[in-house]
Amino acid sequence: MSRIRNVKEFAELCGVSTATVSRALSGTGRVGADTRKRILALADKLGYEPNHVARNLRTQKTMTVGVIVPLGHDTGQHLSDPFFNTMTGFLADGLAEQGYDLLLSRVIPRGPDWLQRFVGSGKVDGVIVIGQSDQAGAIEDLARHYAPMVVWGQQTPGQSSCTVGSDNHAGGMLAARHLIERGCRRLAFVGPVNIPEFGARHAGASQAAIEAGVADSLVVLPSHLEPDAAHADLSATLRGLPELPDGLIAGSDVTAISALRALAEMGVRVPGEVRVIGYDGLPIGAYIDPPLTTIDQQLQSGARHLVELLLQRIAGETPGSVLIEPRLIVRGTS
Amino acid sequence: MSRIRNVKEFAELCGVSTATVSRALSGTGRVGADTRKRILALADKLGYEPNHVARNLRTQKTMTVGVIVPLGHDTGQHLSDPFFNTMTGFLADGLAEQGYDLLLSRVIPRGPDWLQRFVGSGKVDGVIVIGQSDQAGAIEDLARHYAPMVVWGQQTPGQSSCTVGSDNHAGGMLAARHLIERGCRRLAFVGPVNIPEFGARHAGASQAAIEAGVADSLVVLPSHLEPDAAHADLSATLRGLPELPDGLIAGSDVTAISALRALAEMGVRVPGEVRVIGYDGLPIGAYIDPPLTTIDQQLQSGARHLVELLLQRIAGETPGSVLIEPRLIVRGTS
DNA sequence: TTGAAAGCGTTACCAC
DNA sequence: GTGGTAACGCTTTCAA
Repeated sequence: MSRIRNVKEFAELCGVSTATVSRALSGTGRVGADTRKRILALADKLGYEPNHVARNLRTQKTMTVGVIVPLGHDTGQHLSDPFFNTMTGFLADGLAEQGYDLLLSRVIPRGPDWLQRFVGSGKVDGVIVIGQSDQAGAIEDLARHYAPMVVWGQQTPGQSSCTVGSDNHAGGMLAARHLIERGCRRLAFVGPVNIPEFGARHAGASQAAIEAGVADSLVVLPSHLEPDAAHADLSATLRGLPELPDGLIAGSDVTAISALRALAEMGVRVPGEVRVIGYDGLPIGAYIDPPLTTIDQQLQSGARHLVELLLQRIAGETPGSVLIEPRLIVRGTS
Repeated sequence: MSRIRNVKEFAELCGVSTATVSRALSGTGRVGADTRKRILALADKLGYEPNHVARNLRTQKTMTVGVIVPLGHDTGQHLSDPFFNTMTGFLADGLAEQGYDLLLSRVIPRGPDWLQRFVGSGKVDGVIVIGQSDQAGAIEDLARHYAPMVVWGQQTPGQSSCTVGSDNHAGGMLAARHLIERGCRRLAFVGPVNIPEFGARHAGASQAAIEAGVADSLVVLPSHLEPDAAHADLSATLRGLPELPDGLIAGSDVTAISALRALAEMGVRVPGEVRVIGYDGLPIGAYIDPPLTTIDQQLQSGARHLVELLLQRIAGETPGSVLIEPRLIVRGTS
């Protein structure tokens, strides 16, 4: 028995036209009750499924959402990064519930309009961008004439794009204040501050430090985002310092874990000698040793918002951005 | 300025035919050097990208691989599960390197031929199935006439499907022997043994226990795979036991972490009173408290194999299955 | 209620 | 080296 190749073959077996098959299978349009029943039964029996590529071409819809992770030139991140994984997992659950597939693309931004080209390819009905990385420009350019896109990341006044993300400035302040309350006086921020989200976190922390009178500005320990690279960065930087900070504000939970590793290898006690706070609120943080104090961005509800806003935009509405309130979770590293 | 809608419009702007544009853009076929240069420049300038849906229909290729997670009826897993996330992250990295997109589908198996229908839709060039769940039958059915599929999971003699996965029976033995060496005499296995991978792990552990003369058979503490459900299962089961086991072989790392939580809440010391070993070798395991002893399946190299075998099968070759050697990683819970 | 036929945007065959 | 055109498999308008 050879497989059915297309509607035409299948329609012949059913003894009706392709039009009738299409109407019966899609449930739209009027078809005789018994005709429909016969067609559905036969489709079930033969395992016939209409070709979605052809359907998508005809209907100009794909029921697929692109999730893209712009991997900035030197952050060194992979899709296997715990933050992306956690986020895409939540997104996949949310999209699946709404009947959408999720197309995961690791795009290496090249050329000015890589994003425009991606949506121009017609593979997806909309796009969720995870993190602006260093591509805020390309994102804004596209947002001006392409509506079905939402971005996880930093919200900026006057932006055209629709974003979801925590109030990074407030989150940064929260983190710094907490460490200062615990007695820290020599704070440092770890992360790539040239990326909008991290820049805002640093700015917030810096402001809190200045307001508290513990510093004129907040020292930055530059670091990649990829765990091993971050570990290497920090091992080198920390050893080179004349005096160790007594409080480390990590730009992300992953960075914080790398910092913890580096400190442990140096024989530095946490939180005894150095207190550490992360940012993200990844589930893993609760299980590590010692459990990670962090600023929770509420990723699961964030993912829900991303999906909801995107589907509204696909439907032609134009909802605004959502700002998530960052929350301090005090655990063992502070 | 309005966007270009199709080749025809673009070709007119270029002053050539659609055929020439197609040849120039795809790099295939002979085109005059200067003509090609002009077309490429204009495409770049206008951000024109051919519609991939139409291209896919015409070429009968999508450059997309489906990753599907059959969520068995009562395992309660989500795509946000750490095991899936870790695996899909590695797969995404591997596929991206080869120029393939990754279509993530959480399919809820319904009807006998859900898998057949998925591949019949033509959305993907091949499929990677993560875990047989309780769908080994459907998978075998499809494997008999559909080549471009590889499965992560248990390898069974005489199977038609191409699998990648650790030698679960050997891994189970490894786990049991380790706990027995550490002095455990009352062993129990935690997990859904009706799923092939877990059944094999249990069988291996059971055989080791019998050979060592510590038991006639290995007690099973049934549990879901989803962390919270597993935690609830174990809290209830362990409290109901007349005597606590002194060695717990968890079917997965996630299950092990749930067990650790349940034990901690009961005030049971690990590894003092109960020793625990996981299965998978997820990166998180190293960071939790105490660090998790586990059987490593080498997921990253597993993912590489999955991608490599699938691409070979898409290319028409028919490579066989790969069996990964499980490795004991001794850390703090045993 | 059903069928015929146009068309979605591309590629690839075949002339020129 | 370049252009015309059929075909990929489906949905949907229009007629019957």
